[in-house]
Order: sequence, then structure tokens, then C-alpha cells
Amino acid sequence: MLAKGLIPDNYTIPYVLKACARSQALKVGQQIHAHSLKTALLSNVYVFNTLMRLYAVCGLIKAVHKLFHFHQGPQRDLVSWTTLIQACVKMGYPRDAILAFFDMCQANLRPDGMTLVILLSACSKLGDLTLGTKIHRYIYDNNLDLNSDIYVHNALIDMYLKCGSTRLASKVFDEMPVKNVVSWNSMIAGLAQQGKYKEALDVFQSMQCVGLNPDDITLVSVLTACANLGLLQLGNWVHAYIDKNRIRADAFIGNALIDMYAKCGSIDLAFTVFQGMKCKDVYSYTAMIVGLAMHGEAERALDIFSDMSRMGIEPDEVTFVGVLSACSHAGLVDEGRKNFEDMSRIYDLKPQTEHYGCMVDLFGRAGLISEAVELIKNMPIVPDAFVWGALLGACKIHSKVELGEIVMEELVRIEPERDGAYILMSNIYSSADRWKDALKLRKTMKKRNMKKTPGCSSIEVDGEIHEFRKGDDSHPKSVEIYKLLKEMTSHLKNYGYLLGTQECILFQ
DNA sequence: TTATTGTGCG
Repeated sequence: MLAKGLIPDNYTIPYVLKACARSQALKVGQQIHAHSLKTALLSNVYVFNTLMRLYAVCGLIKAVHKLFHFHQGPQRDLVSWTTLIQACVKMGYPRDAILAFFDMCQANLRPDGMTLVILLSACSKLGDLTLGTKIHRYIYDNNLDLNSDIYVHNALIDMYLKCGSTRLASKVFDEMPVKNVVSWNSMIAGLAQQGKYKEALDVFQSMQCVGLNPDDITLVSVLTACANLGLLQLGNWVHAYIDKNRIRADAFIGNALIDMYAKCGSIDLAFTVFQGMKCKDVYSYTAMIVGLAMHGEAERALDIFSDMSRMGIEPDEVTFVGVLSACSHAGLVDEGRKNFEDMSRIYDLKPQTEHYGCMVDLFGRAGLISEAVELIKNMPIVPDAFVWGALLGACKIHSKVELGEIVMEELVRIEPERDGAYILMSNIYSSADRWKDALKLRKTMKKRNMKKTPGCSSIEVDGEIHEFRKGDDSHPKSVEIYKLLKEMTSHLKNYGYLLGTQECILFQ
């Protein structure tokens, strides 16, 4: 059209810009922008909005702001504002999105369903329950049109769960007149992200009871729940379901499968999925590295890490948690030290407390206590409970009573309500034969009304989850189970296995 | 012309 010397008009341009946004053809958009400056095109609000949208999808947040605030454009309408707010959220500036919304109200415009959905997603990202609740009230007071109802309700469910209120999310969910797959997904994903895996699976079961089929997004969350509960059978079922029903098996599904198999003990199946994936991303590599590290296969984990850089995939902070914990468990001190240094030197990633925790753990296990202490002293960020906890663990292994006492005080100061530091310290006293001190500490705990969190484990047999706690006799077969445990213990003792203070939990 | 849900962490 341009080659024929024809000038596109107000009606043509938005379509072209929309196509540009779909294919991220920024160059064409910029040409149109330049052309519009010479003509009066940008005074058309459609042209203005679609151009803003193009910049937004191309990630040019500054260009969006510039166009919106400084261009002598048309009267900006609700869509212009909504596009601006959406751009802020998508680029990771939810606070700016909320501020833009206040500006919009100042300009006497009222939000519609779409604006509210985007605002609620900004609240989700901020974890701001107060603001989210205010928006909910606004929706309630203004009786929004029913067409956007399901979207708004779904966004409310997501907001409440991400802001930590399962109760309010469930209330919205239960009272919704019509639910779609996104409503169910929002519930299941939100619960799983809160670590409420069992509840997430209960919702998944209800979803199937009402006859709604799960999609790929549902199954990613279900796999996360399986991974963290160790439900290999359900995980296997999901994998078969994906194959049988031709569920879109993208990177999300592949990554969730790797994690599920690894956490459920099938590291070989995790590796098979990993190898079969055409498009591996940073999540795929990280899940595989973390999985191998958990299984004590540090060398293989480090091999995968090398493959990763060979394939040109940039590791991130989480990848390094996996790499460093692999080194730590395998006692690869030099390898760990090197990777810790490479993190900032090569990859420009600032070590976080997690990484310092791994390094303290690495030095501590290897008996390099003074190096661990030096590292903490020179930390540019404030050490948290994980870092101190790793050092206290090292004190336990190497019977460092005096240092342990100092570290325990730090831990109690940071998290006074938790019992872990007391328990670990009392075990340090016990293993140093200082029973009186151990007893004194237990008494302090009692005085402060702290109870020891009972040791807990669970297994899945024929799809049913069996939970066990220390001293628990609620299981129908508990008499037989304890009898078997006793037999196993005596067999182990015959092989020279001695129970440490930490390991008695199940057998007391 | 604008919208909601998903993967890896000691």
C-alpha cells in the first residue's frame, strides 16, 4: 500500500498497529509513529491507544509513559488509562499502576471491569490485602455489569489468595454464580502457591466431581502439589492424562513433571522428561540441578550446569542455590567456592542470604568453621535465620558448644517463636555430655511455653496418604508399625548402627 | 483499542 503511494488513514492504522503488537514488529510501529507526528493521526484516540499498546508489549515502558504524558494527543479515554495501568503491571511496576489509577480517578474517569481486573492483579503482585479489599468494596458498591463479572470474580480469587486470605478467596469462589476453568485454576494454583497442597488437591477433586476437565494450567498446579506431598502415583496419573488427552505439553508442564519426579524419588524419570524436552529454559535446568542435588548426585548436577551455559541459558539466583547446595552435600568445597565467586563475577548476580546459607553449610560440614564465621562477618547484607541455622548445624556436627551458644542467641533474637535453635542447641549439649545444660534449655522452652514441633513424615500407598508423627498411635495399623520399627532398629543395631540424639525421633 | 490462572529455592 505504501509502495503504491497510498496514505493509510485513521481506520487502517489501528489494524496495522494491532498486527504489529501481535508480532512485536516495533520498527513498523515506530515508522507509523514518526509518520503520525507529521500528520494529525495521533489525535485519533484509536491510533493513540494501539500505539501505546504496541510499546507496552515490546516492553518499552518509558515510551508508553512518554506517549501518554507528554504527547499532545487526543482526549485520553478509559482504554488509554487502562492500557497504561496494564503496561505498568506487566513490566513489574504494580505500585506505579496503582498511582496511575489514582490519577485516572482525578481525571474524573470511572474504572470498568477490565480496569478492575488489572488493578486486582496489581494488588496480587503487591500482596496488598487492604487495597485489594478496598477495590472489592468498590465493585460491590457500584454493581458492575454482568459481562465482566466472571473475570472480576476470578481476579478477586487470585488477589485474595496471593494476599494470604484463603478464607476470603473461598468466599468469593463459593458465592460465584458461574465458574469457569480459570476460577478453578485460580483456586488450585493459589492454594498450591501458599503451600496448602492438600487443600489444592481437594479443590482439584471437586473440580472433577462437577465434571469440568482440567487444562494444562490446572495440571501444572496439581503436579506442584504432588511434588511437595510426594504423591508419585497421582503424579504418574497426571503424566498419563497429559499424554492421553493431548494436553498442551509446554515448558511449564515439562518443568513441573521434572520437579514432581525428582521430589517423588524418581530421578531417572525426571531426567527422561528433561532430555525429551525440546525447549528447555532456566526453570528446566534449575529443577534438574536441584533434583540431582537432592539425590546426592552432585557431579551430575554440575554437569547439567555446564550444559546449561553451553546452551547459552543464563542461570539465575535459584539455579545457584541448587548448584551450591549440590556442592555442599557432596563436600565439594573448592567447586562451591568457585561457583559462589562466579555468581557475581560472571553472571552479575548478587548473592542473597540463601547463597550465604549454602556457603556456611558447605564450610561448616567440611569442618571449616572459622571460614564460615569469617564469611558471615563479611556479609554485605544482614544474615538471616537460614545463615545462622547453617552455622548452628555445623556446631552440632563438630561439637562446638561455645560458638553454638552465641549462634543460638542470634537465632532466638531473630525468630523467638521457633523451637529449632533450642532443640539443636540442646542436642549439641547432649552430644558433649553436658546433660545439665541440655535440661536447662528444655526447661527454658517450657517456661516460654514452647512445644517441640513433632517430627512428621508421610507416604502414599495405593493413592492414600498416610501421615505419621512422633508418638502418634492414631494410625489403624500403628501396633504393627511400631513392632516392625522395633525389629528394624534391632537389625540395624546388629549392623553397628547407632542412633544419635537427632535420629531418635521416630523410635522414642 | 484494554482483562484473570501455571514451573525451579537452603
